[in-house]
Amino acid sequence: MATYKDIARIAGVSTATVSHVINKTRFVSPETKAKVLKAIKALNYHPNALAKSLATRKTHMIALIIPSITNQFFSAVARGVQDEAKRRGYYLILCNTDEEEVNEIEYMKMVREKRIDGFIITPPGTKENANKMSNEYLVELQKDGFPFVMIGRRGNIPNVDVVTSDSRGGAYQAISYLAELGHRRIAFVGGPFSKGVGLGRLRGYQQALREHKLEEDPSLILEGNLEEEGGYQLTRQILNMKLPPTAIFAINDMMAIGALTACHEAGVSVPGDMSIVGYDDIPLVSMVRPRLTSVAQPEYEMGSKSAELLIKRIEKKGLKEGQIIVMNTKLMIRESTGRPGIIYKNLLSHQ
Amino acid sequence: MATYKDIARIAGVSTATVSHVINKTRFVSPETKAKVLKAIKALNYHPNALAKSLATRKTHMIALIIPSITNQFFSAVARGVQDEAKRRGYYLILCNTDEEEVNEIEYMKMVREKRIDGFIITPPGTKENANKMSNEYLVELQKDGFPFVMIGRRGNIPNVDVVTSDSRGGAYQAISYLAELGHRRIAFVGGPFSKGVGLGRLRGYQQALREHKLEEDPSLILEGNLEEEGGYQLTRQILNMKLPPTAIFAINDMMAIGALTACHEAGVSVPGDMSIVGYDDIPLVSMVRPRLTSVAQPEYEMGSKSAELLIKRIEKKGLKEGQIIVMNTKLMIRESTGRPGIIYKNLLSHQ
DNA sequence: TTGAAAGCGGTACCAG
DNA sequence: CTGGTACCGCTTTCAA
Repeated sequence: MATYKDIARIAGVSTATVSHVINKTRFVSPETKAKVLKAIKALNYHPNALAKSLATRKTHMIALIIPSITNQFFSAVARGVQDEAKRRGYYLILCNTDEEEVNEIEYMKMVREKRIDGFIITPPGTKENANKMSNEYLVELQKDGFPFVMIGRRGNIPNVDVVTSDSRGGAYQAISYLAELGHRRIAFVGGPFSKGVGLGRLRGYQQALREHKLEEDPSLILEGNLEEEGGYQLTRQILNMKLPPTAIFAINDMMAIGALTACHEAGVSVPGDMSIVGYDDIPLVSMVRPRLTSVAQPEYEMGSKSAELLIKRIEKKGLKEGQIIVMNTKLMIRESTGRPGIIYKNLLSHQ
Repeated sequence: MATYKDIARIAGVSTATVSHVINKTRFVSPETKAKVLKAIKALNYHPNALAKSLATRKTHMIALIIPSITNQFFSAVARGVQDEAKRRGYYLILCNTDEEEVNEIEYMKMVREKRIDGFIITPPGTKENANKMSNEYLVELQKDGFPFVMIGRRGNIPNVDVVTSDSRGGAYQAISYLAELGHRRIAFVGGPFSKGVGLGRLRGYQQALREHKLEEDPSLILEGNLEEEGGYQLTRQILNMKLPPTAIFAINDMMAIGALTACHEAGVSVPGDMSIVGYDDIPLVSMVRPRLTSVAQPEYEMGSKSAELLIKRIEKKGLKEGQIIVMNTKLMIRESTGRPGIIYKNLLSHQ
């Protein structure tokens, strides 16, 4: 591998000059420049970014730490981050934690040791009692002035940059829509509610019920695992109730799809007998039949926004401390929602 | 940021000693070791991997360059690579090219400049006339002895490490299965056939027809774009034929799903009127109804195998030149395939 | 058992 | 317009 020294020798100049022609950082006479370039070609020179970064204290890389690449929500975020990073001259390195907090911490350590300029993290935040350790590590990084921004939830970390979407508003929109269609009994199918996102959605649900003068029935608020399986199980439970709801609001699309499967199996037609609304609007929801109505978060924009924020912070482009950016959601109405009613008939015939 | 020098000063030792206690690379007396460790704590020291890599010429990172993270096939590969890399003490950095050849090349340059130890690349290889430039770059890297392995196709690069699956065999299995169910007319729904993977599948199709004494009808071999849309359009075409086939073999799952949609819309029941087989066995195929029969490639294993190969190459653990590893496929039989027959009746009633 | 010092491959200040 | 050279933070040989 050729180095500056080799080039300098071949071209008969100093390494300083080599550096300057490569980086165009000061004027070099056309003749010397030509000699240097010729030597570079001749030696098939390839810069060593490690050495450069060591000297400049910049890697021009940012990392995105996500729980799962398989999840289409996160991959959309990733695309947003990547595009914005590229636009601003940064490489993105993707770190997939597989929902493991240990990995999360390990990646944060790696990022710090490799002197990556900063990172974006979208914590899983769904497992009960999780993130304690990684929150602590984040706090430490923050204390040390290491740049990062969080997507989705801010944990209990004070004064941090966060990009999130209005989950309360999203749930509110969905429930209002169902209420306006005439639904009176709407189930909330979710997971552990202690955490940020889940809690926001629950609050939105409750607020919408209140504003539409609907009674909140605790037996309609269900917890399960956040995958397809959880939606499936909870929906079977729901369909066995004496007085089942006419609509299901699922806290994410995978659960909604599970709900759909359960209805299919039970011969309950959607949306004839049961309306279903999902959350996240992953591509999958338009591939199942009926296509699911779902609350869309602007994942791509959340990604690009957070990259923008991070890079501004890295480059110290005058940001006040701890920005919180809340993006709006949008209800994507498709085929899984309709007026209620038929279900009552159906139920009677079941009994 | 504290450095060895600081630690050495505080602990009253040399930087050499600091290095050796950190890396456990030579014996250090318990007392000095204790002093050093104490200083490390006191200074909240965090190693600088850049400096280390510069000195050791090792980054312990490998990269995976893929066309799309959104595609579940690639994300499965990525998981395999990641797990194996981790097992062997390497970090994985994921590079998403968004199917753009320019990005592919840019990432390869990046990988080289950052002195990443090696990379795995899964070329898109689907666009016609693509990969010329990036193939050239790969050849150059190979010439320079930069370690990499390819997944899926080897381009026209001689003597390179490749991990692939037996696409010919996979198609053969699928078509044989259909033939044994009694299908006589089976459509091949694919894309541009000039390239490795597509061609292999076509060959497998042809071989199976031959061995089952079925006539190859050129009008049943169709080309379209490789997304859902392509499968949809080609299937509409198929359903309008005077004598349509009773089964469709799609070159990938997205096309198969498009085919399914087209059948749904046309009131053609699957598998009653039409059998459909996909390829890749992405998770999505078990989420649509009917669940699709599909040829599974061992993506995860392909990922881990290629990581293993790459790392062995990096560490020069005696590998002969240019390994080619071909993994077996497996036909996953689900609900979209059945005996033919009903379609004839149906067709008659259409005419 | 430990230290001095010469790299690794660049950057950038200070001179000239 | 160009060069000399001290660093960036860590590794590693040689010597003591």
